[in-house]
Amino acid sequence: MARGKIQIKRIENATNRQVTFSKRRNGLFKKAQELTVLCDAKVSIIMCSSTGKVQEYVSSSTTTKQLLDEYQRRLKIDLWSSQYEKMQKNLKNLKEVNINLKKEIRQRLGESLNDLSLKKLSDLEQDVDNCLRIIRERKVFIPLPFLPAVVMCQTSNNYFY
Amino acid sequence: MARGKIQIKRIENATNRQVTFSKRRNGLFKKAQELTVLCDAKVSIIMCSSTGKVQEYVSSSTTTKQLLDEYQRRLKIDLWSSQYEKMQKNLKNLKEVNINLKKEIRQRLGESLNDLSLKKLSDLEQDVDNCLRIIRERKVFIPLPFLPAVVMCQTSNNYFY
DNA sequence: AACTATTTATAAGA
DNA sequence: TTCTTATAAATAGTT
Repeated sequence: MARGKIQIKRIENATNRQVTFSKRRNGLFKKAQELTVLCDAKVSIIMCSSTGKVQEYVSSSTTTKQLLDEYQRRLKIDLWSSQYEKMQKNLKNLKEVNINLKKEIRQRLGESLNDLSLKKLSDLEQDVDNCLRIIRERKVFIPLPFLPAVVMCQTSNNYFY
Repeated sequence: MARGKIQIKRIENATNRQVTFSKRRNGLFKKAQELTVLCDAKVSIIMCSSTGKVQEYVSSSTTTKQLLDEYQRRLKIDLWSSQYEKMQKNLKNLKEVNINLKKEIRQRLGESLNDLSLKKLSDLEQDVDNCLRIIRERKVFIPLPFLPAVVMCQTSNNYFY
């Protein structure tokens, strides 16, 4: 573009390439900053040179993260969803499990019984009946204040010791 | 830069601003593409105009996501860690809820009663007793196969119709 | 890093 | 929006 036209193709000489990179990077950042001011726009430039160095520009009115968040919001994309997919599945799964557990608890409170078959209802009845018996057996031991757990297990085998 | 020098400050006329944005955006993208080829670099440009439109350029050798991943890797930063942390907290919370729900169910099965006070045990007894009554009432209606729910409400008022 | 001849970008106008 | 063109700005090659 000066002292002779150049072809737009990879500069083979590494030194020249580095020099041109440096000059043109500055030019690009300057243009980005002018665009930011003149047009009230927000610009983020990220570049990796062939040597692996990272350079970035971002309009002074914002941050790279802010602008990338806006970019994703406006395009309705989520570039990192795949990274979090496993966790999101995990979350979704756990939410479902918890909903089912809550439903089971409601059934053990006598609610949401509509969708239970006779068989399931009978099983539930047996569970609840059994539980009631255990609770009543247990209540016998409770009136003693601060009764240590050890005593309550006196009739069982010594598995817990 | 032509037909007269301009000051680098916000263009107040909206039409002029839009025209200038369009021209300079093309110029910036062209420069970015030349830099990409000449210097074997990878460039990502993301911009939001003041009207909220998103424009982007990315070197043909890569994608915006790839380049942003490399950017974060090289700078050893993680722009979205906070999002990830939020998710982890959420997950931790759900796990706790899950454990408590399971414990409650165990208690309603007559297990894990050790750490219940007499008061709580009595409350539980009442719940379970109540539930048993509801289940037994309900069982009366069940033997008829495919009994519609409507019939089960026959003694209530006509709120459901 | 500085210089400068030349190319390129672009502001204003059509 | 696109084209034109005078002029400003960028930069390739050189020092």
